[in-house]
Amino acid sequence: MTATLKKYRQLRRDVIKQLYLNRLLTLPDLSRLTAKSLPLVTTAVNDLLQEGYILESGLAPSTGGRRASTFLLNKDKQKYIVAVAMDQLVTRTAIYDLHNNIKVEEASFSLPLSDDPALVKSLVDFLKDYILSSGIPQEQILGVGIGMPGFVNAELGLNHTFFKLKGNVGLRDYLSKELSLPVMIDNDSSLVALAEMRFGAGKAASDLLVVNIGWGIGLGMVINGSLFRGHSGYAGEFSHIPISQNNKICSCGKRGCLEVDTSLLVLVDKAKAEMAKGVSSRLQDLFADDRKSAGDHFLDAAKAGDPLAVSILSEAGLLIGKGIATLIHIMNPQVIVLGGRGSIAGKILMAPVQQAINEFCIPMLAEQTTISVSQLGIKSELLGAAILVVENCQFS
Amino acid sequence: MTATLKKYRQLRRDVIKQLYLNRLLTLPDLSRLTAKSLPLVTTAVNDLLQEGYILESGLAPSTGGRRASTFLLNKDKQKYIVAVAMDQLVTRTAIYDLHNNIKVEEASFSLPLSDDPALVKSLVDFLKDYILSSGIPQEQILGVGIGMPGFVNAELGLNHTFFKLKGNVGLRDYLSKELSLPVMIDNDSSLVALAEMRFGAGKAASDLLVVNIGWGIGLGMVINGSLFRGHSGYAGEFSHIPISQNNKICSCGKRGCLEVDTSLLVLVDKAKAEMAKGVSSRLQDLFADDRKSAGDHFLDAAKAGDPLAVSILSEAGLLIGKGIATLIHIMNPQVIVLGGRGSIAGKILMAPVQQAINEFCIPMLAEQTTISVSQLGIKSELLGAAILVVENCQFS
DNA sequence: TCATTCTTCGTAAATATTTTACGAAGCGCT
DNA sequence: AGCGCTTCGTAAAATATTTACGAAGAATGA
Repeated sequence: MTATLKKYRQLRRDVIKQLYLNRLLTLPDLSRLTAKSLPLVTTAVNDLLQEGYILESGLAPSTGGRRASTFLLNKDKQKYIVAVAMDQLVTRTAIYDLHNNIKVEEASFSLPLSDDPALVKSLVDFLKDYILSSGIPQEQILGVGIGMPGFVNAELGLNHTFFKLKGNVGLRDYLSKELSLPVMIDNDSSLVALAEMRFGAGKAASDLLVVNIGWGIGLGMVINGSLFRGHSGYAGEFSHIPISQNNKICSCGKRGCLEVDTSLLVLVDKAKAEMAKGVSSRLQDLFADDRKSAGDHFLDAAKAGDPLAVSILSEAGLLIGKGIATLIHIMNPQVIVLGGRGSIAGKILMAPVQQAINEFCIPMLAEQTTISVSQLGIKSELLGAAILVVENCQFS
Repeated sequence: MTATLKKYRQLRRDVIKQLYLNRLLTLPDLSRLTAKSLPLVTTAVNDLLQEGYILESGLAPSTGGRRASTFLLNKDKQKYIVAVAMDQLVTRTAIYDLHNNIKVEEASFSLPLSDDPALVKSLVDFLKDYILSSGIPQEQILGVGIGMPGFVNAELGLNHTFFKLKGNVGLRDYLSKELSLPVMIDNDSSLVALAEMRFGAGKAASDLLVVNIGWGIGLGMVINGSLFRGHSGYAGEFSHIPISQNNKICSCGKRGCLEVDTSLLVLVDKAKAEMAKGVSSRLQDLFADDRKSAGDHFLDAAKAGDPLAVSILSEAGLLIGKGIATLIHIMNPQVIVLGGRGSIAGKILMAPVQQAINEFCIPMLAEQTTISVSQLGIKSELLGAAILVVENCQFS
């Protein structure tokens, strides 16, 4: 009785999850997607209909026989998700509904990550305030999803790099208690990959790698249709693979890391050094405007075709491409997406990446992998955080 | 009825497979391992008992309550597997029983891989002869498992590098027809990983990488407890990741491949060059003996502590270690095994590999991964070929 | 235009599987 | 030895899947 109920609740959650991911589905669709029999799914759908979670929405277009009824989530049964995306400097938030629309506009908050124990307090205060001022009642919030840099163990809800807490308390559980809401945390790049897998370039792919170009170069991996996080949750440390010829010491303490030549901070420094040598660029003016970070200005300039930014970015692209060639040899992925913040300048990056692949990849392998630029762009991390909640929350 | 029978046959196969892998199991064990209910497994086991496929073997040691009956495969119901392991030069075969004992001694056969269309014919003739002269009746042979270099698509039974056939015939299907036996083919490194996963160093691990040190450096990957072959079956092309500083052109046509500095052939050449310069080594004598390949002589000498071989191997080990550091950053595996032919000299390799990891890995990541030398050694490829058959064959 | 044939949907009945309940078997402690 | 506790494995009950089939509709062709 109890085990059965548990299974049935799981099925209901799966149905809602699939409707969240696919918007409009028929009973046979749901049966296939949840791997449950049609009669069982039918019962679950009928229950959900009666409770008002979902709505019937006419008949599906014919596929050659009797037309199937379609179902979608009921907008009136309002449920929302708090999505949080953190980077080294800034934390962004948004509140989504179950149709992936933004319910409460994005807010951002300067929160430079460090070892400071007071950091957690600032985060909690900001989130409390953000949720409160949204005016959405607690019971309509499904949960809070957070993407963050560092070594994150999503399963245990720990971040081994930032937000270390005293005692044996994990970050997730602490936040959950403080906010009185379910909280899920994950690595930023994993969430970018999750978003690309569900709603982006990797929608059709079961093996997908997302290169998350931000302050560092992250990597989110989808293997066999699910996120791969490695044995202890630290897979995808692409930034620090030994590949650069540069002798500079990386922030991680090693030499030769990919990051040393490709981090946005380094690219900005390179641009500044060139300008100091007298090279002229629109970056000179842009960097003066501190409403946006220098890195974002750099990406904007590259996108707009500024020769200095383009040339520096292209050089980095070659090395990123060499790293991607390594990935292709090891993983033989179906799709690689250039995603995250840097996808703004994705078109500029594509050329050198492709060039590096031509130079360093066995053609037979290279032609098995499609490389594309993310359409989701910088939204992907927030979206991924929202998906994380929907896929793991309990609903009713 | 038909779908039910299919499921039931699958369960019987799973039971046999688990008994093959674990030798002695109880009903609750089997229920857990096959993810089927105890009553169902009990019925299947009773049927298999009655048909003589398995035997009851007393009670299991107590775990605090009533002792469970144990079951094992019946040796008298004789079934055998033909295992074939190919490398660039030599093809080895052995016949195993379901207890992993070698029933028919290993045979080897010089078959240098090339584009020659006559190659398939030679292979077929050799296998036919080997099977015939073993004296084992056709119906007692479960199938033929073959591990081979090249771009192998195990699912479709194709090798895109060697043994290309005219028309639309795949290698596996062709061999199967010629030998009148089920045939399964896979990449050599995948099978080495399969063997390590089932009976070797990775028995307890669900995320396992096996670096197959042979004429090139292969990589077999186990992710979430099953072999990962990539989108088109070509994952693990570790040999050709761009990592070497060496400017020599690789056999694949690119520069910078790991293989350029680490292939056994290259190491042998380096040793010869050193000796030509007057360095003395026992290799001088060994290379003259052509009963074994120069590569094997080289590994033997290294194992025996020959300074020239050790120094050349150590140098290669550093680069392999750098490659392994890359793998650790990307995959965060639980276990990495140094396996295949080169594991004979595994102890010699461990030191430089560990050194490279210290130099190129973030400590936090490095400490999550255990690196060990294969105990199975060169047997692993044949064993893997046998496992491939047992795990995929139809039995009765 | 309309009947015929085909395909797919979704429910009802039949079949299979899992869950739960329970007696049997056995350890370990007093 | 007796009692409490745990695990095994079967029988009965509950649940899920498969199969069968009528209904709904599309495609075809007279």
